Amino acid sequence: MNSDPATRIRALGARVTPARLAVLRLLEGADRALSHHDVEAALSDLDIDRVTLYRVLDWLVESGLAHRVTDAQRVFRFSLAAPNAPQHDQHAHFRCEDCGKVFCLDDVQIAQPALPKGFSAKSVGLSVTGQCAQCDRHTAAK
Amino acid sequence: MNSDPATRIRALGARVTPARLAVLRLLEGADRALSHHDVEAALSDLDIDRVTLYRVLDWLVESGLAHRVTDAQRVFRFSLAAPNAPQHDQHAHFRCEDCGKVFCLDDVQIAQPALPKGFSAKSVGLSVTGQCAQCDRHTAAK
DNA sequence: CACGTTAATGCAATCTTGTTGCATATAATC
DNA sequence: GATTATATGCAACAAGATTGCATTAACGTG
Ligand SMILES: [Mn+2]
Ligand SMILES: [Mn+2]
Ligand SMILES: [Zn+2]
Ligand SMILES: [Zn+2]
Repeated sequence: MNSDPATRIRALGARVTPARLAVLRLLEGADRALSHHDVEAALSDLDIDRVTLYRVLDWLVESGLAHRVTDAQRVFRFSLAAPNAPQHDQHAHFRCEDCGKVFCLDDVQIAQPALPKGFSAKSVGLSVTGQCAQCDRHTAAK
Repeated sequence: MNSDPATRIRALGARVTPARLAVLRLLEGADRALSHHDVEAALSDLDIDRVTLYRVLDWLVESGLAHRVTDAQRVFRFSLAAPNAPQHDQHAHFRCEDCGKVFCLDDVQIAQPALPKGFSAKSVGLSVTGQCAQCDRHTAAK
């Protein structure tokens, strides 16, 4: 499990293409959730079409390799679904208000909240905003 | 505090206009968070321009009378910031996967999660998805 | 109640993010 | 290397939201 990108792609019955390999490798090396824009910029030298990137990202989510987050700016962000992580439907994210970066908080446990009568929960997500470590250092070192 | 709409608008140093009054009253009577589309539909007889509604909603958020939520469909939704509610920076929402409605869970307490070193939290939001009471009744009564 | 000032509005154009249709290219299988 | 279904590229589209600018109207003042 968690073998090299090509093997993981093939294991899903999908074709190993440069776009899929590149995106998968990029997400593997990322320390945060990347937007389509981030991916496009990072892989600009490969000249992959905008739409192809959208489709690769969608495919990653559908196949369970990645998960999608919506931030307050209505932008989708993607990050690799850690195979060891709990359910994807119990996920916490941190959004830095200074740099806009979104980080996955994989080890934060979320408590099931009490809901009004008749309501039933299927997933619970926690989204924290504030300042990330890098931006904290910048403002401190002024 | 929490006086009539016109007074509350004036208290902010803003002009009392039909659009602001209508939107504020609409949000006051709403049992859920409304999208721009919802507002436009509800106030269609007033013939308020689309852009004016956007600006009124923005103004409500900026002035602290309302708050904005982004749902998984990347649509902004707005609901009145309950004056009695705790901090605005601790807010929970429920999104029904059947009907798409978004409800504020004003009385859910959110625990501050532990963050990585260097990170500091300013707000914490909880977003729950599932089935709302109304849709639950529909499926049960089949 | 007129008047003047300035905030608010209406309208058209624009932007951003993401999606769809269809012809072409290419990964995988033989 | 030929075959075939999948993936890609390109152009067009779509929805939500924003911007620029001329016009309107809220409201303080007289
Ligand atoms: Mn995540
Ligand atoms: Mn709310
Ligand atoms: Zn930051
Ligand atoms: Zn529902």
